[in-house]
Amino acid sequence: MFWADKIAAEAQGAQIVNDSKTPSGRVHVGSLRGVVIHDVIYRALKQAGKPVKFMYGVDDYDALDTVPHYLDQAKFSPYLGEPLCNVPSPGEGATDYAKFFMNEFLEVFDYLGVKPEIYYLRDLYRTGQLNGHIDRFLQNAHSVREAYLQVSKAQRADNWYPFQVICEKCRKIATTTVTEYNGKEVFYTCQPNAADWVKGCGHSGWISPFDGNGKLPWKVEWVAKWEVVGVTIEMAGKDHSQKGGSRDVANAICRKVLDKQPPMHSAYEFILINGTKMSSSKGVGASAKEVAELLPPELLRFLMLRTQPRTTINFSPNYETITRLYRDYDTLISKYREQPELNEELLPLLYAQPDEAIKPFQPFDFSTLISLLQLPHLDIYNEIASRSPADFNEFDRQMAELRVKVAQKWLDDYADPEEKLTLYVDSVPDTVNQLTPPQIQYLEKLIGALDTVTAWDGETLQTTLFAVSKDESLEITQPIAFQAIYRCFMGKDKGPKAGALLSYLDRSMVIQRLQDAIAAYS
RNA sequence: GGGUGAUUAGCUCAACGGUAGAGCAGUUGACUCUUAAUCAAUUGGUUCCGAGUUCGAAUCUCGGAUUACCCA
Repeated sequence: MFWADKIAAEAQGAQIVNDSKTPSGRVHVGSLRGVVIHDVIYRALKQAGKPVKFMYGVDDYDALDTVPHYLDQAKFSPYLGEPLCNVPSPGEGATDYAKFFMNEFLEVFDYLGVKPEIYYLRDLYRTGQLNGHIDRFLQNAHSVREAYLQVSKAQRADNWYPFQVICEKCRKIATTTVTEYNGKEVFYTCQPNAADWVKGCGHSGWISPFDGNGKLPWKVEWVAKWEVVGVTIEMAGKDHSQKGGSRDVANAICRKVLDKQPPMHSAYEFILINGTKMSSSKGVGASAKEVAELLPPELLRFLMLRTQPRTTINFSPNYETITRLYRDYDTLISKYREQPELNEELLPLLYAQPDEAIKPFQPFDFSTLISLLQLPHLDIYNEIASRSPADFNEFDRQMAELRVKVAQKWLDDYADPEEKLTLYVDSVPDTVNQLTPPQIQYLEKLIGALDTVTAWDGETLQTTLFAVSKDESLEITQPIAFQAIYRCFMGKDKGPKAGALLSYLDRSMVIQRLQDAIAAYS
């Protein structure tokens, strides 16, 4: 059974799927895995006919703890330690820092067809929705301390309270500690030596902990959020899911203080971006936005959901990975097109759709497009038309054209030189040394045929190549014959349509090259 | 130093106590134009290693290895 359907099958009663994110900067493609996983669980529950909601929390009361390298350090470092929603926006179109980066993230949501109900922690705090829980955790600070100690072996002082006030003087939230609570107000101190990355101002005083004056520490806040939102299912990345890790602590607090079972949980692995080919050297990176610009939404979703959450996804935007992704997708879409009935095997395809329904089409092979796009002077759309079956319809054509864009972008921004087609125009490639005696004979025959061929165009040349390979005096198979051509002109054993390739070169040059190759052999 | 997950065919992954599968790659064959693309057939696995539980283990338990991550 598909992993998400297993989760859906086990769920009893109404479900609320929740995920959250601290909008501290640009979003890496790895964060999308959690988004897609939660969305797929949500859809699987819907598919199973169970009542379900999908919520997404923005943890914008968290402190700014580092200034990302792509922002002005001098401008933003004074805000270190302040809640993200109180830091100014680094760009146009947003009221604050948290909204700015969250908006970027939401664009990706939109692109992927992920439609959770978004809520902001600042609203939960400021409207007082968390007041009850704040009081409860402050009253039960001793239990919270015990949970920290037992689960993560973190020792807290006896007068430590699970709350952080926004300092009235310096506006920082990361620097304050609470040491007393009288049921209405807390006593806090803004610690000058709070952390090595931020200093408090030293102010202290009594203040109400309610209505947005401060926040619960993250692990405690998590529990409060579950309660207020009513969360029943929430996965977490492997980093948070360790034994004694943050999720473990939150679970313990939930049981100990609230005496309730925490939501269903399981860990998911990361997405690794292989190699150093991306990012710095070529100016392309692995931000969610950049990957989204390369892959269409259904493929991006497909990439993240076809592998079980526990397995690491190794994504590299190289030829092999990307063509395999398309091929696997095409296998499913073709099956669905032949028989448009959902079965177990096709559920990943359904969940990969940014929309609710699958629109079947005849896929045009992606690796073929990559190869065609590298042939100069070729009208790609004519080529698609001539290579398509008779019942290739308008929608099929549109989908193929979208793929042309992806293939072109891949070639421009991601393809390695060895993954690209290179014509050896000025020099003879080393691969001529690998030519075999039958191939040499083939090339010798070919010189004669090319010398007399009447028209120098792709079709004629292709026919000639075939005709010569069929010469009865030669002991050669077609693939081996073509291999000889590629070895002479491309430095490879395989290549695209050889006739078209040669037609872009001068006849004299082609013949000269063949002679050179033969000469190199003898 | 302590902990958690992962490890299955060359590659990417399924199977989750009941005969280890798929796609791709590979191999073989076919094809005078689909030649990085087609069709057909086919090779390939002590399920990381070692013990244990069981009638039966890829699957459960305990060691060890490798690897990723978390904590110190």
